[in-house]
Amino acid sequence: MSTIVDVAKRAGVSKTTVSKILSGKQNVRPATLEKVNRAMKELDYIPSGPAQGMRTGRTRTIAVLLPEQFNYGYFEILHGIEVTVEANGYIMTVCSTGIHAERQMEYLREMVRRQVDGILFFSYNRVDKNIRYLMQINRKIPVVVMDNILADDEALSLVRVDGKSLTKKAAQYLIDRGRRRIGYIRYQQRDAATTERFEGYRAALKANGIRYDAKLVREAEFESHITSGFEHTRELMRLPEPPRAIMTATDMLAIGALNYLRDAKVKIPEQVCVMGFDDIPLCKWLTPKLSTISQNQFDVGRTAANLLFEQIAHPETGHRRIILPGDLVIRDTA
Amino acid sequence: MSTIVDVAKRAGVSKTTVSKILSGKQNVRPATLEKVNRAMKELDYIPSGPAQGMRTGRTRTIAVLLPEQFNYGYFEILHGIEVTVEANGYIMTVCSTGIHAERQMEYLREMVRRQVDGILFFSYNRVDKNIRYLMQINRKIPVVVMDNILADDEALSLVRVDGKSLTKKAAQYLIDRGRRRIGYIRYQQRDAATTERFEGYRAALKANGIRYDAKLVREAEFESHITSGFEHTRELMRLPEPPRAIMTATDMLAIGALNYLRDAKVKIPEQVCVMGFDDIPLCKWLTPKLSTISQNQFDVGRTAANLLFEQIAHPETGHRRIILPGDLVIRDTA
DNA sequence: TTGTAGGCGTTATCAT
DNA sequence: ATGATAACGCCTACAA
Repeated sequence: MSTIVDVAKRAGVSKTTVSKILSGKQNVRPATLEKVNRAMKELDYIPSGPAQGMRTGRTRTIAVLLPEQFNYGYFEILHGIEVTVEANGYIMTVCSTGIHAERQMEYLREMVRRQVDGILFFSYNRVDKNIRYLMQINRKIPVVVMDNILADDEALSLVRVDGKSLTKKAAQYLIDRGRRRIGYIRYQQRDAATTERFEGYRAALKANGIRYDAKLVREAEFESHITSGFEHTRELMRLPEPPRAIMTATDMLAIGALNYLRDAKVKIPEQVCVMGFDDIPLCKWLTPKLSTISQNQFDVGRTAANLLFEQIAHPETGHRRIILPGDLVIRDTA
Repeated sequence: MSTIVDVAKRAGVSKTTVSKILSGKQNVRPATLEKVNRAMKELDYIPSGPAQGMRTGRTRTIAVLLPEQFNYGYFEILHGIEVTVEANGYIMTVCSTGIHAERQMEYLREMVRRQVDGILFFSYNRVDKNIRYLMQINRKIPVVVMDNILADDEALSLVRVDGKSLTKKAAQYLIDRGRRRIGYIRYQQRDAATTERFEGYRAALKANGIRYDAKLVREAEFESHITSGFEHTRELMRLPEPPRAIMTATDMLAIGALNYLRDAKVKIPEQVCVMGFDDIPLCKWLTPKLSTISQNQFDVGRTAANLLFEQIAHPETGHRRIILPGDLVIRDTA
């Protein structure tokens, strides 16, 4: 590999001049520019990223930390992020921290080591220690948290949807249509975002004077969304008095529910309504088409990434919180 | 941020000693080790990745280049890659080159600039110039190509499935069940992998003495897989003599086909069989469950990543080609 | 407009 | 077992 010195020699100038041209030519004679460009081309010169990074402190890289390994639930978010990252001429690293606090911390440190210019932190669970570490990092490297719950005095940028009021709205919709016995499938892991959704469910019951029945609430595992949704729906339907509607914390769980109900020849929505959450693009291609709560994940990703780049460009402006709107999308299952 | 010098000062040793400890302690007195470790902890010292990268030439990063933006079709592959990357203590950058030759080239150069330790190149289309550039890069940085066609003398590692013979096998299956009029939905873009699949379709027809009918072949767009599958199925079914089976180049197209047939109240598989390609995890959760050609994408990703790490560890061993097995998965649509 | 010189934080060579 | 010193490739005052 040739270096900036090789180029300089070949062009018959100093490395300073070459460097200037590299970082947006200013005050360079056209003739010099031409000479240097030719030399670069001839040597097929490519600057060294690490060397530039070391010198400038910037790497034109952002880190995206995901709560679990790639699955259908993330693609829209990633897509939104990717589009924005590319538009800004950046590159992104993607990795899954899992839900273990220790691993999250490790990856965070790794990203500091790599001197990424910004971090998009996406996690289901809220670990106080890690939030504190994020705040510490944030003094040097902009951080945007996605889909999590932060206290008002935690000075971090945040993008999320209002899962509670959206879920409440959806439950109200079902209740208005006469379904007072509503099952709910959430996750074992008491993560911030889906716990909030669950609270919306409870709030709706309360507002309508419906007694909360713990038997109607099931807890699925993260590792096998669809299968888990399938199995917990089976348990719900085997209840002496099965629910007339099933709400789930995510669309993935609802896909499992739909599959069980189909196999069990349950009529949807006549016998049982199903209501997902997320509105992943697949919903409208399922049979029957899934009614769900839309949170426009593409927008979540894009908004978070935009916010991050804003902070990279203007670190002096403080953190911001953005609550994205969402809506009910009624299709064939409710 | 504290540097290695700060640590050395605080521990009362030279930076050489600290550096030694950083890179796997060898010949260090326990007392010294202890002192240095304490100093590191107290200063919350994190080494500078760019500085290490500049010095060593290695970045513990691999680049994954994807042919298009994130969608359902990739997540299994990415998952397979991710698991392997993590097991090797690496980080990966992910980006979508699109199908434009120029952009592929740009990203490739960007990865050279960043001095990644390896490149996983995934692309539908075969651009001779870019393949040549990959071979040039490969002299310095290991490259593994995924799902593409390479000439025998192109010295690059490759992982793919045998799309031609698998598709031929699937078509034979349909023909054996009396379906001689078979539609095929491929892509406009004449990319290597799906063109090969199409050839399998033609080979099966030929082997069975069935005349090739161009009207039964449709060309979809990359940008809207499902929608495209929907629309082209409609066109096929509007033919004076519609097909009795529809094969598609990918499962995503088949999902669209399924949706059109459902809306049009066509009985599957009695009236029309549908056969996808890929076996994305979703297939078994669709209604009806999609019959398809399995290529175990998780394995493709994992195998490619493993091969890459092998080459990173032993650059002297030459390139390798791995053709992964696949199989017919008969479910409800054929 | 261009060149000189120093330093970014680390590893590696060679002494001690 | 530890330390002094010289790179690595680039950017950036400052000087010319």
